[in-house]
Amino acid sequence: MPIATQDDGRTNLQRRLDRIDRELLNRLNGLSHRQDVTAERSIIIEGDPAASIFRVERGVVSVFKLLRDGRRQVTGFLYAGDFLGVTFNMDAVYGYCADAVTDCRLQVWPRNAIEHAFEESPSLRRLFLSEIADELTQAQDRIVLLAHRPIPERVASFLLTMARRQARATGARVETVEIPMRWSDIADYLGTTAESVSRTLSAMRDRDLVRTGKRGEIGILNWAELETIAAGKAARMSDIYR
Amino acid sequence: MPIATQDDGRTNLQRRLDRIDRELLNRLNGLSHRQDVTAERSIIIEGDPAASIFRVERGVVSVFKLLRDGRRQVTGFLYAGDFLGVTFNMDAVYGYCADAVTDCRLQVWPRNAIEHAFEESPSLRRLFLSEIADELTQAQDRIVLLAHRPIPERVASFLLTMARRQARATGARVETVEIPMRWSDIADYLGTTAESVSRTLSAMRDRDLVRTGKRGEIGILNWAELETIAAGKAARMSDIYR
DNA sequence: CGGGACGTTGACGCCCGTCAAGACATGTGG
DNA sequence: CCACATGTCTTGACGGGCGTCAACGTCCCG
Repeated sequence: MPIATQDDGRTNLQRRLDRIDRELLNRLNGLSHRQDVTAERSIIIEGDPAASIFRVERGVVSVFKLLRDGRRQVTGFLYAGDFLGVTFNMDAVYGYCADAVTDCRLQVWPRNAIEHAFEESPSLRRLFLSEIADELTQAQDRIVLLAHRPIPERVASFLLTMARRQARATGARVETVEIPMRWSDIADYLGTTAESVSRTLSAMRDRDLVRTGKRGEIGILNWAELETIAAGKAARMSDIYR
Repeated sequence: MPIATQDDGRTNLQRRLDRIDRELLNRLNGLSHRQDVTAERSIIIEGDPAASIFRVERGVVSVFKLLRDGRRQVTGFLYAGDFLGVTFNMDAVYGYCADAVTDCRLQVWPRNAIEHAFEESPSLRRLFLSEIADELTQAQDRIVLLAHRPIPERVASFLLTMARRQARATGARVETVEIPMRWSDIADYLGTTAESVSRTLSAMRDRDLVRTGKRGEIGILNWAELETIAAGKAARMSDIYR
């Protein structure tokens, strides 16, 4: 019985679009323009009219919701090829914020151009229906992760996710993962604090699971043990924090 | 800036379908049959082929995912009028389990009948696209609730949700809310334990916020204070647990 | 009446959020 | 090139919220 679907941080929607409808996108390329955003700048603000649809060409983007108490819940990190700002709400406003984590180059379409493509392509619509439902399933899996899983499990799972994504992007095995975002971004993604992220990584370093080199990258030393932790099979938390 | 959308436990999808496309459903009624399920029995098992689509006519249904460690994450409770088993995944398997909380009567369609209706009704498809996207937003709001909110806030918000739903169903004000599910069901819904639910309700009773009468119903005594707690404005948790 | 399921209450402990101070890196102006 | 400011990461100390275990009370149904 399959319980948790794989969460590699990219939605199936994004992947399928990237792969299947490339020729459609090529037709749409003429309608798009480029936009460069420097690190830390805002790309999308929740509640603003959803005038544009973006596609990351270069850099990393964080997507998040602002909470009442001023904290954030990061819902995902976007990389090259990922779409941003795709919303089907009737009121046509963005349902989340997005910031540039690093310097970014974005491909930008006017929203109505994309909507027009929906009208003329029934198969595209069907695809979206199916894939958004899939996204819903993944969101529910995230609920499980954040509601029930201890911090070390979340961090391990995050590291492996980043490593796997990078392995797929480069096509080679990775033993050093690029982590461009701040600890506080990761914490907001994992539903914890920057201190807890730091502590967990320190404990993993002390146990020779990872190696912390220069800022922005982390070496994976013990892949198997990290997967054990991510699967929630670590005997006790004290095994990690010692 | 609006942060959290209202979560009344029913999805917009379910509500809109119930309201707008009633005549379409009437056309489909001929293709449906009835099914009675006694309390505690399983209706849907995650991973099974999604052969049917259900609509609750009578009773209460809990929808949940099974976790690796044997616990459950309840994703929602369904009441009369709510749909169940609507999935758009290509592989056409259910992505969750569903049990009858009380004795239920269900309306059942073969899945392909519904799919055929999608083919002939573009507006229906568009509606689904929009509303599923809305569901996705709500799922993200639930992530925020479960990842960051203390237990009393979750319980208060659950009580008010139930009360409001019942008020809407009966059309009258409610001061006694029907709670047919077990504490452990509520706990699995709120991402906590049955003991914590019990403790929180006891504390609320001691502070004259609620009144616990006979099994299966709870009286709302101090609506305003409960809303304060649900909004996370209670000064301290010790104010609730004393 | 007895057994089983559910709810209540108490005791205990630990994970982790919070506060605070220090280490380290980066940038800026002199 | 150094002094200083600023932002981020690290590490420690502390305590509270809540999960866990256990015992008891209550209700229901055979």
